[in-house]
Amino acid sequence: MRTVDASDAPHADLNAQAKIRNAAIAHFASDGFQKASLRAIAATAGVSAGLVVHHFGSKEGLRTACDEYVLNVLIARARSEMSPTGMQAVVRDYLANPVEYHLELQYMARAISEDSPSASRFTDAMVEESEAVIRAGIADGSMRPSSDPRALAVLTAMTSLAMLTMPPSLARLLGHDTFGPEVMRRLTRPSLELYTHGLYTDDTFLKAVEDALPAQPNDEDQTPDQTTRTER
Amino acid sequence: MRTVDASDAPHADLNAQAKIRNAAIAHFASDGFQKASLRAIAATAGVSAGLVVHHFGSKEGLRTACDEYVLNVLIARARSEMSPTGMQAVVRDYLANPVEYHLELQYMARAISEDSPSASRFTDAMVEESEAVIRAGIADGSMRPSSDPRALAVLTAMTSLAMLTMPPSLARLLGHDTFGPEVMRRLTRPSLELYTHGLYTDDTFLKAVEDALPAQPNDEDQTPDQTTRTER
DNA sequence: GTCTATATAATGATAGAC
DNA sequence: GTCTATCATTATATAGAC
Repeated sequence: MRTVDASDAPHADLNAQAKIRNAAIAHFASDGFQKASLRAIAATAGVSAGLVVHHFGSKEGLRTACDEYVLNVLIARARSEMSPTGMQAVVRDYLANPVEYHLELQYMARAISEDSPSASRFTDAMVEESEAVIRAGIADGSMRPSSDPRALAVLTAMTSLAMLTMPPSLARLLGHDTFGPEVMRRLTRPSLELYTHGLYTDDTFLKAVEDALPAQPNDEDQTPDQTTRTER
Repeated sequence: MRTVDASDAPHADLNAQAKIRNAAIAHFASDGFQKASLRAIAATAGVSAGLVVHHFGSKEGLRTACDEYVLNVLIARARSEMSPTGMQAVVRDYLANPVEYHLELQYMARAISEDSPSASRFTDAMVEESEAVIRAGIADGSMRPSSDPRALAVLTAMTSLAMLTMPPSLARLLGHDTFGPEVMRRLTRPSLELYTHGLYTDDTFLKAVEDALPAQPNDEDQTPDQTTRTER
């Protein structure tokens, strides 16, 4: 059962180390860390199983290397063109170049749901960017004031990432066979509608929750511990 | 490394089959299907590894039994008190009884991201309910009209479920050590604010996307295949 | 650098005693 | 129904030849 033979064609003239890394990213992304075996990765890379260990020390070492690599790729792209709301950043750029992005995002989604160590650096960066964008948007009036900008940033950034954790379900629920740009496109408009108009026509639900959770002041900038907006 | 010893105390007077099932649910939920071993599950249940196989035939059989059980529990509860927007259903009820719900939702989130067969029945049910609620809300004027109610239902229902896939990240990002009611509570208000007011103050982004994706009519009830609103 | 061969451990599953 | 003992398979990782 080979599931990872698409888009690992760029086998051209890479050295073994890079071929192994790319193969590993594909396998980890589609099978998860546990299920992916060194043998299968080596086979995809066209090398022996022993060579994988020789280069990366252990399976865990290989994972670390992949984490690092994907992290750098994604952060670099995210930094270059940053549009509002993590959501937007991901979705919009994904719609522009669906193929290149797909594998890395799939990998990172898997890493996050497995709580892999360096995945947290990625979510940190995403949320940090989102928070900055949200605060800026609020300041310049393009976004509505929020009772808790930090939590809003976490909410928007993480939901968009979380969606990438369940592509097969999303595809099937929308009547497609496989997940891809089509499905993303179908979800984009409702998402944007939600973000510009909301869902409810009045604020009864919001009021109800505000009454039920009175103990939380939640004024601007009351983020508790070291919820610091660090270096940028 | 035992990570599943909390809340599997209800070992009281259950028969072995039930003890094994409960232990398996805990392990599958926190470790994933692959990583969870029959031996570890048996140990948590306080029985031998052989007995697990004797009762459930195989590890896959055990997974199926767990899927079925959790599915029934969750569907039953969701049916009883259905509030608007999958999101609301989950979040609100979760805030009411955080402990009982936690394990089952965690399990189901894992099942969905692993695309386990019976998880699709759960997502189908969730989305179906959401779509019905949304269409009803639109009809009675409590919710805004949508260009694609089905996609909106998928979006809202699945994002709320997807969030459950990454509790550790959510907790850390909000400055907590562990995920729990505190974190959920912190996310509730921004989420409700988003759902009642939206995020943007004007519709430039929405217009931009609508111009970029002109090929999609997306009028009411244009759901393509068998996107049927089945029995309820 | 890359391979083959092998050591070692853990897993899912079977067989049979009680 | 429940256990112990064991098998067969597969996994990661090592050792050493080329």
